[in-house]
Amino acid sequence: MAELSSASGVPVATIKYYLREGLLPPGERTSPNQARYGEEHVRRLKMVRALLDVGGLSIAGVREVLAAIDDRTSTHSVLGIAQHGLPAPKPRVDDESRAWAMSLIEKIGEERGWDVKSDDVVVESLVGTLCVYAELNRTDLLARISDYAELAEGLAEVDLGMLSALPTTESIVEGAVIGTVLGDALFTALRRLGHQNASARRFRR
Amino acid sequence: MAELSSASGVPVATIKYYLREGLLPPGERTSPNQARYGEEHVRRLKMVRALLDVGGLSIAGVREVLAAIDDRTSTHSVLGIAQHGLPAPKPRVDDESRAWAMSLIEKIGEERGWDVKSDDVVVESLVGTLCVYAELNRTDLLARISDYAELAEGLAEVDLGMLSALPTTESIVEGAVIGTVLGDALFTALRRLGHQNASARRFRR
DNA sequence: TCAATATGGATAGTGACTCTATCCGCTATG
DNA sequence: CATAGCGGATAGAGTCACTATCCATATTGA
Repeated sequence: MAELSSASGVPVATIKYYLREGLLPPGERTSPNQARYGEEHVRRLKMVRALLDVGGLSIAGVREVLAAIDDRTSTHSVLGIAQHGLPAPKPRVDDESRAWAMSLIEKIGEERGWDVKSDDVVVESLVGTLCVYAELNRTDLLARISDYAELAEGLAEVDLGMLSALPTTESIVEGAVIGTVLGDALFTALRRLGHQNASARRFRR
Repeated sequence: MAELSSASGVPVATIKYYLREGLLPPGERTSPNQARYGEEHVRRLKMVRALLDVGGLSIAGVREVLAAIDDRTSTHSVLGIAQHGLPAPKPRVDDESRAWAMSLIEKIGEERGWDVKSDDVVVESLVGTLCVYAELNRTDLLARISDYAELAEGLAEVDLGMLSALPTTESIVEGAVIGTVLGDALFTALRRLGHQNASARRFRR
């Protein structure tokens, strides 16, 4: 276990904690108080840290995501997996705002030819976010939401294209999770870089 | 204060807490133990909740962001403001990985004509994220990072375009913050919708 | 062989964070 | 003039992600 610890950079006590929490499968027993850990444990451990540190998931979230990876029954909806563990902000929303948000979302859906289900978790969080815009009286900032949707679609296409190029189901499932969680961090950072540059260009600073 | 509470939906005790933490300016005193709160307090309070709930910022982060809004000395770098409070994952990174990540970032920078400063916080977090990809041996998922960058640039242009259309400096600064924090949540949700749709289309589910 | 060290497992404790509850002296109001 | 509510201070609650200690057993080095 000390070996596993030094290979992954995670303290022994923390590894024990993850084992207790079921984030890490127990090692192969060699004797009543001895276990062997292999390469897949190191990998899993790194995965856990990535989800926690970069993805910002909670322990429970990581558990869900890993469970979803493990009992992958299908390749479809594989991109929905990572959403299980994602922190979903749920501001309370009155019916009027919700209706307004839904109509906006449906408009976007029509433009893009998307099939929007109103009971979806993603739609739910989208409604929440939109309502916060409304709450702050900054619906003016939603003026170009169509452009957002177009770019989001482009990004989704890139994501899917990359995944479908992967060889094994295993790598696809894992890639979907990593692509969702780390991909968010990655794209967000790139967006910030873009801001800096566009801002410099525009204001000729 | 009870009024402020019911207008914003935030418990009185919590408002007191925010006051203590400096997230909310004290009300205008009408007597030694009486204060009046106005519309701007309600607004500020909603802003605080938005940053906490949707943006996922910490109290300290919110304080920083609000402080940045308040002493807005310039309109330039206004989009960098919100980054102050954002949770920045900082995985430790060895020199080799860092060098690899930096070269990748610079390549992207050249393609897009971006001026990349290696000591920037954004670049820093980008390096961290890229190194996690490497750590997980999934650099294959970075195959289309150029496309990511292109889309990120497009998004940044949309953001900037929207901001520059705003009338007052005040609304621009606030819009930048909201656009960064809520905009992330918004775009992420749209990306997920795009995933669902693209996945359905592709796998004809 | 046998003492020193390490192991896995259980349990309890730590520190940070975000509230929340209670108390207090004062004051505006009916 | 009683009472209800105010702002302010302080302490407590609950969660979360670890971390430290203890223990009986097992491996290892001299």
